[in-house]
Amino acid sequence: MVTRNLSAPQQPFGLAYLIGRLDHVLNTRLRDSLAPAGLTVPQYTALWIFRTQGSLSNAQLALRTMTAPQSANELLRAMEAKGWVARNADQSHGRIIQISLTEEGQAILLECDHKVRELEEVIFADLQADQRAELHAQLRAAVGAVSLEGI
Amino acid sequence: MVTRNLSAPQQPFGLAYLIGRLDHVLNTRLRDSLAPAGLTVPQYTALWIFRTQGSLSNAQLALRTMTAPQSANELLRAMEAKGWVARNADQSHGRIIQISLTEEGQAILLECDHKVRELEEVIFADLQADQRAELHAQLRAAVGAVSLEGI
DNA sequence: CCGATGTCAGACGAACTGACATCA
DNA sequence: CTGATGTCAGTTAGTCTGACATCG
Repeated sequence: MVTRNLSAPQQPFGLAYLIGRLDHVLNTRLRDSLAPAGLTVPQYTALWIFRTQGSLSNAQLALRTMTAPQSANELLRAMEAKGWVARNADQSHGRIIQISLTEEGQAILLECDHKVRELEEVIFADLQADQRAELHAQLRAAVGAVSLEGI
Repeated sequence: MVTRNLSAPQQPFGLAYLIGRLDHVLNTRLRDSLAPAGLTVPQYTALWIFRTQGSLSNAQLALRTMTAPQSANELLRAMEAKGWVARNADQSHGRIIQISLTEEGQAILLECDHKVRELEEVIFADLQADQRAELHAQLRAAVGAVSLEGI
């Protein structure tokens, strides 16, 4: 059962360091990958959230992305100008504005998914499928430990 | 042997998304943790590198942190002013300036290690020691896949 | 002359806080 | 009145590119 060597019990130092380093590389590469399509990394992230969550208000998006509502709003202004998202007044509340992907938004998101997928293949080339699944689960657990449920 | 369920073979989508999300939370918490000590997250990272690498030139630090030499230099100016690092001319080269931790730098780094350690305990509370070691190894592999050796 | 290094200066993307109006 | 929401404005921290001098 014990397949791991015994020399790594008190060595998980620098997990935060590794996460930061990996994110930095990831962001740089993603920026280069997404630039030709005309979107930024925060924009891609927001589009990603809209696809999985459906319709959201600006305040809800800010909560999901863990940013200030003003920051989320600035992101939306640019994406609305590009025609990727549309604002529609909420029926049951006169102030809330529901935002959702347009067909153009879905199309460009699908297009970028391919590029991101390719990048992930490069970065996690050394990991087997089950290792990736495990990494995925561990990251989800870590994110869940510090933020609200439902990532 | 098969201890995992079979429903996660083609699901490792969004690894980049999770890394980005986790780094965002980590950065926010770290900033709050380190602020009382008077240093920023990039500064802590640089100090961390100097401890593991010993003495480095500004150009070498820029390579390690994967930033422009100008960015690294700006970081160093602030830390030199605080007395955490010292610049010493290289004996074998008149232009290169070797930078290393001062005793104050080592002290404040040790002090912050404790805070970072506490934060990691919160974020990775759901993971056992061997799971953390595995996560550590996987992250190292991922970083190594896209940057130079020797993290 | 050329390449690597160090450093000053300005510019930029992406986040922040403050302020204010609107709606239930 | 209070609280939540949307949005305009100014600001900040962190990084970048441009420019230039120095050293081998």
